[in-house]
Amino acid sequence: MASRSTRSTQILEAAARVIARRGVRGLRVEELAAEAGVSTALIYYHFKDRTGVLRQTFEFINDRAARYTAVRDPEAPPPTPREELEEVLLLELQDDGEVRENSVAWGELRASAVFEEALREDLARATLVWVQDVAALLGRVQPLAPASSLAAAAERLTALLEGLSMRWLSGGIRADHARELIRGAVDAELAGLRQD
Amino acid sequence: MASRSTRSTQILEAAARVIARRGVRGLRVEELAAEAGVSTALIYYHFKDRTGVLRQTFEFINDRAARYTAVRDPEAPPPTPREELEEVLLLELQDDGEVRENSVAWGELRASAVFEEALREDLARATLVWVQDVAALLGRVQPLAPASSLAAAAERLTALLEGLSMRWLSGGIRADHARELIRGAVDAELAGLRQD
DNA sequence: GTCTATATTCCGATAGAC
DNA sequence: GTCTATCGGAATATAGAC
Repeated sequence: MASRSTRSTQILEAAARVIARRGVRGLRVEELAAEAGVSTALIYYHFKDRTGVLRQTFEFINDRAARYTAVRDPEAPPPTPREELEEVLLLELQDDGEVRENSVAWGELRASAVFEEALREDLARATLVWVQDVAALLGRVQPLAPASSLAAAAERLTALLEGLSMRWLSGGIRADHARELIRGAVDAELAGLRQD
Repeated sequence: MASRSTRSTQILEAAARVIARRGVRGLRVEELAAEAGVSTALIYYHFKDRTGVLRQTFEFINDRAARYTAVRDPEAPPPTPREELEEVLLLELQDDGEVRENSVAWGELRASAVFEEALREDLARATLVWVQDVAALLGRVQPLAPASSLAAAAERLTALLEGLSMRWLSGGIRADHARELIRGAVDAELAGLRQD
């Protein structure tokens, strides 16, 4: 079921590209219209206002990101927990267009939430789910580790990923270097869990 | 040599407060003028334009942050390298007014650099200095560790700190929890360096 | 150096035709 | 559903007096 390319989704795809280029707070409705190849009026017809565009774009991006995780070759042997863990963490540090767009949008959401209360609840919920996923994967690699240690390690790994992602997106380091650092952190955290 | 409170520095202090409240992209010259208790025209007199204000505010904040690190009771015994290391890392996660302002500004700088080439060079330089400082401290705790391992650990610790700082500032976690997680990461990294 | 206007630009949003 | 044209407000920036 490939998502039909309706006008609305065309605009949302364009919005993701513009946000990746200019940031949430740099998104101009006029530029979005140009990127999508439509008039500004049409944007206000499909979305109530600029805020509506942003809200729906984040939804759109979230859905898209959720789909990536599912992509797997059914022929290949099932991944080990350890592989799954690294996969989940390394997936976001890819120079691929859509993945990068998602990472930029996530960073923008995080940065905007510092100043906008309204964004915090959604962000907190999404973060919690993510941290719990990672904690569960860690638990499958180190089943004897106490839950509190797993939770702390998951918080650190995901926060580290966000920090490295920002450095990557802001031009401080390359994606492959960031991935290498993540792998090192996974090693270190698993070593720590082995001792608990 | 306490920095005299010139008009310019008054405005820069006000700018730091406004940025902490509204973000870089939410800073309005008019609001800044009100906060500083001057007219908008005066701001354009002292700083060429809005961008000039932002550039100088980041410089100002950097200088201010550099001063914190130096604050130490001359009576107390000198800190161990390990203590110094934790101090440097934990310093930024404080609910204190100016420290918080600095953290917010740093996060904004990082986030803005994703979209503005012009900011990247300064940011990269400041980050490099910081990472090297931390690597040097790690080296004093684990003198036998190879330089490349020290560098990687320093990159991870500082990136983790940035990630946790954003979570703290965006309301996801409390400062003391963030500090706890940092301490755990320091433990883990030092354990890793011990084996190299 | 500092202020009180005011000019200028930019951008979100709408009216109304097709 | 989509466009052209335009309005109105907000924010940056400047002119000119003191």
